[in-house]
Amino acid sequence: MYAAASSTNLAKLDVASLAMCRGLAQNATKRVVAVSTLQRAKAGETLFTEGDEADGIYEVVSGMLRLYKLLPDGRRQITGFLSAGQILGLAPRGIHSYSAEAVNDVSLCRYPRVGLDRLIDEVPSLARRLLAVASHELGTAQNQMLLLGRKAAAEKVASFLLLMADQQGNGDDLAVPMSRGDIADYLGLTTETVSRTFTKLKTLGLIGLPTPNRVQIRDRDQLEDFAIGQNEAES
Amino acid sequence: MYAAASSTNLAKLDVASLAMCRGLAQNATKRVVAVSTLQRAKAGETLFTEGDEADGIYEVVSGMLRLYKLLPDGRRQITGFLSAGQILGLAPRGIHSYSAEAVNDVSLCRYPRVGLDRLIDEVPSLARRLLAVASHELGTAQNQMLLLGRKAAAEKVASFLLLMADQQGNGDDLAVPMSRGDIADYLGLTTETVSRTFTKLKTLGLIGLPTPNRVQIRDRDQLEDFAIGQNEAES
DNA sequence: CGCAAACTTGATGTTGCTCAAGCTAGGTGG
DNA sequence: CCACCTAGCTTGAGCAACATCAAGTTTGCG
Repeated sequence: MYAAASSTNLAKLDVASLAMCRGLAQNATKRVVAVSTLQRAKAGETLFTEGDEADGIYEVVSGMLRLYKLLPDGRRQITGFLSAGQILGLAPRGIHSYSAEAVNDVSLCRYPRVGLDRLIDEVPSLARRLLAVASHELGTAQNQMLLLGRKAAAEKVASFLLLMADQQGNGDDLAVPMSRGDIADYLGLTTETVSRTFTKLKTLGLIGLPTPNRVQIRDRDQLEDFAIGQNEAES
Repeated sequence: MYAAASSTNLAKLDVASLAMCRGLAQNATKRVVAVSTLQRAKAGETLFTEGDEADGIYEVVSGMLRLYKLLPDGRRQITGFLSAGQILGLAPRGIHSYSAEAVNDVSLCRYPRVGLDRLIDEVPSLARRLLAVASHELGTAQNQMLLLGRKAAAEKVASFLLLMADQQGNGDDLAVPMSRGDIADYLGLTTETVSRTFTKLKTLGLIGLPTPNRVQIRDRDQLEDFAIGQNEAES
């Protein structure tokens, strides 16, 4: 059931690029890297499951993860899609409060709890860094609550596309590696509604859909208006 | 527009009870208390608004706060109701990402950023404590996303009541100081739906409503089943 | 080229929203 | 002390948005 993830050291990885170490002194970076290991997971594999013991935190190096929670009857809420540079696994009481799966092939950097705990006490800037990460995630979560609780379907999908575009930073051409069902479970919709809304945004000329897994943002301004309910013309 | 909050030192407050200092050594507690001030806000007053500079963090000492975000057209999502012992104001980039208002009369403990930043570097256990707070809030936020995205109205209301009961710890008799409109904006519903659902839960015998602002939990087990969609009998 | 999974599109259904009208309780002033 | 008045709560009727159910269609992989 779990990822038979391979684990190696980080000899080859450009440690300067690790998000975990952003803002840390070179000396601190070295110590953080020393406790870390590289890990891989194939598309669809589970990294950990809600309720598992959290024995460390992870940073996505490449690929994309989905984090989610389930209700007993199988309803799923995806709480985030994580790509390179994002950190996961900060868990209160040492128990994961969500599950993590690979959307596509993923490589990760793992920071075991034991090593990290000691480092936090010895390297205050690392504690500061982790606090910044957690605060940022908290802000993201609040935005998502606003989306889930108060936005209409079209506003949700528009917001999602802009979020993905921001995350990728590749201008207005973006990869959508996850399925329509994943997107639906992220936005509190159904597969069908997501699909219909994509079609509608395409028909309105706001986006292009060269393939189902690729989206071009054609009118970012109007899409941004759409995302916050400021679309003047209803259609 | 803002709270004309009074500010005094903490001479009279039982510092041992501050959530901020839980798990800290006596020496560390003293240093934290030294930088803190007591502050009050009357019902309805605004503590800070989304976009304001975050010049410190707060701990609720008594009363209840609501945190919320707005869309340009006025739609509101309440992201949390905070009561005694809860901490708010951890903000990335020093800007509040939500607004905070007093539901009823509130007293708070304020920890100015300047003093706190230095303490974090000098007291590793404080950094650890703040990280735990942030992680816990993150878990709460993920539960709320599951609620907002995937639960039906009755499940949302049942979850809300159990959450309030947990927060208050007063057994099965709980105060509901916020309005139906506040509850609606917390659960992604309307005032009318919240009201109807309260009535329905009362009719089913799961709760009692002696007054609109007081709820008795009459059948906690069934309410818990309801909250996660395991209510065998639909009615 | 064939097959299965994912996506799209259509028809119908249901939940919760909107609009509208009473009801209740708490606070105020006569 | 009581009547009023207002804000908040409740209840009802109709409706709209999104879900559900059901075919088709496309895509990507073997």
